[in-house]
Amino acid sequence: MAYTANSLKAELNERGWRLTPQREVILNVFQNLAEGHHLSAEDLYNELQSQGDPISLSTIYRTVKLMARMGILRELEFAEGHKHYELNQPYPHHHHHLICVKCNKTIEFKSDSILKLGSKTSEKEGFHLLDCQLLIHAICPQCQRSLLPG
Amino acid sequence: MAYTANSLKAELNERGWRLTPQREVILNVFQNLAEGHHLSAEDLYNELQSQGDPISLSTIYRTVKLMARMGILRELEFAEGHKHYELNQPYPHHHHHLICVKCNKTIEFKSDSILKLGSKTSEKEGFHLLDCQLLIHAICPQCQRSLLPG
DNA sequence: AGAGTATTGTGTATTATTCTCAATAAGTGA
DNA sequence: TCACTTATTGAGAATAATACACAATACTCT
Ligand SMILES: [Mn+2]
Ligand SMILES: [Mn+2]
Ligand SMILES: [Zn+2]
Ligand SMILES: [Zn+2]
Repeated sequence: MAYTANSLKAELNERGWRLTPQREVILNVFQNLAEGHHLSAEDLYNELQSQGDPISLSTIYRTVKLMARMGILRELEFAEGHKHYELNQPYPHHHHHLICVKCNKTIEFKSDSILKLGSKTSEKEGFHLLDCQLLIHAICPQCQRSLLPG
Repeated sequence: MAYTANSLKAELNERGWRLTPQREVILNVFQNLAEGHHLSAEDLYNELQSQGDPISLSTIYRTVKLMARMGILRELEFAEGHKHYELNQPYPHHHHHLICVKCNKTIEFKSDSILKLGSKTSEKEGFHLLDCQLLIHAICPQCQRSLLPG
C-alpha cells in the first residue's frame, strides 16, 4: 500500500501538520527510487534539483526526519558519516543490510523472522514500532585482501 | 574470552600496529563498563580524564574506530547525532537495542537466532563478520502520550 | 475569503569527527 | 642494550553534516 498525496495528507493533518508540495515531491522521489538505492540528504537535494523541483537543504533535512519519525522513511546509518534514507516498506519488501566498513559496499537481504522479532519485542515493551533493521558490519572479500591500513 | 594486554598486543602487531598505553587503557575502560552502558567519544574522554589517564580526543576517535574495525568494539548509532561504543561480546552477552527516537530511551535484548543469521549471511557473501546488530527504532510509551511535535 | 499558524528558504551556528604536523615512543634486529 | 624505522600521539585547525533563527509564505479550517 503505497502512499498517495491524499493518504499522506490525511496522516499529516491528523497530527496537526500540513501537506506541502515539497513533502509530496520528496515522497515521490523515494517511491520512484529503484530497489537497493538509498539517498543522503545531499543526494536528494541534487536529485530534486535536476528533476526541476528545487527544494532547500533545510527543508530536505526537516522532511526526511519528519518522515522517518512517521515511519514513512527509514533512516540508515552505514559507515560513511552521514545518513541515508529509503522508503520503509512492509513485508515482503522489507530488508536488511550487510555493509563493508572499509569500502561501504552494501548487500541487501531479507528475513521475515527478524521482522517478527522486531514487532514482538517493541510490542512487549509497549513501544510503537517505526523500523527494524539488522545491520551487519563486516569486511568484504576485496577489502580483506587489500593490505591497506585502516 | 576477554582481551588481555598481551592478546591485544598480539592482534595489533600481527597487522603491523603497536600496543600503546593509551590503547590498553581505553580497552580497560570498556571492559570495566557495566552492562547496558555505552560511551560516546566525549564520554570516554571525560571518563579517562577523571580516572587520571587523560588521553587526547584525537587519539580517542582514532582508537575507537580502530577497535571497531578490528571487531573489538561495536559502533552504535542511536538517534542522537553521535556514535556510541561498547565491547563487542560474543554469545551469550551479545545483544541488540530497542530505541525511542524521541527521547533515546534504550532497551537491550538478546537473540541468538539473529546472531546466527548474521554469521550465515556474511559467510555466504564471503564477508568477514565484525558485528551484527538489530536496531529497532520506535516510540516509547511516554513519548506516545506526549503531544509535542517532532 | 480571512484568520491563525505550520512551513519554507536564506543565512548562520553548532558540533562531531577528521586532518596536519612536529614530537614521541613502540617494535625490531644487531 | 642500543640504535633505526616508522606508527602513534597531542594540539590545534579544518571539514562537513545537521540544526537553528527568523521573516516571508502558504496550508487548513471556518
Ligand atoms: Mn536498502
Ligand atoms: Mn548495548
Ligand atoms: Zn570492502
Ligand atoms: Zn521516548
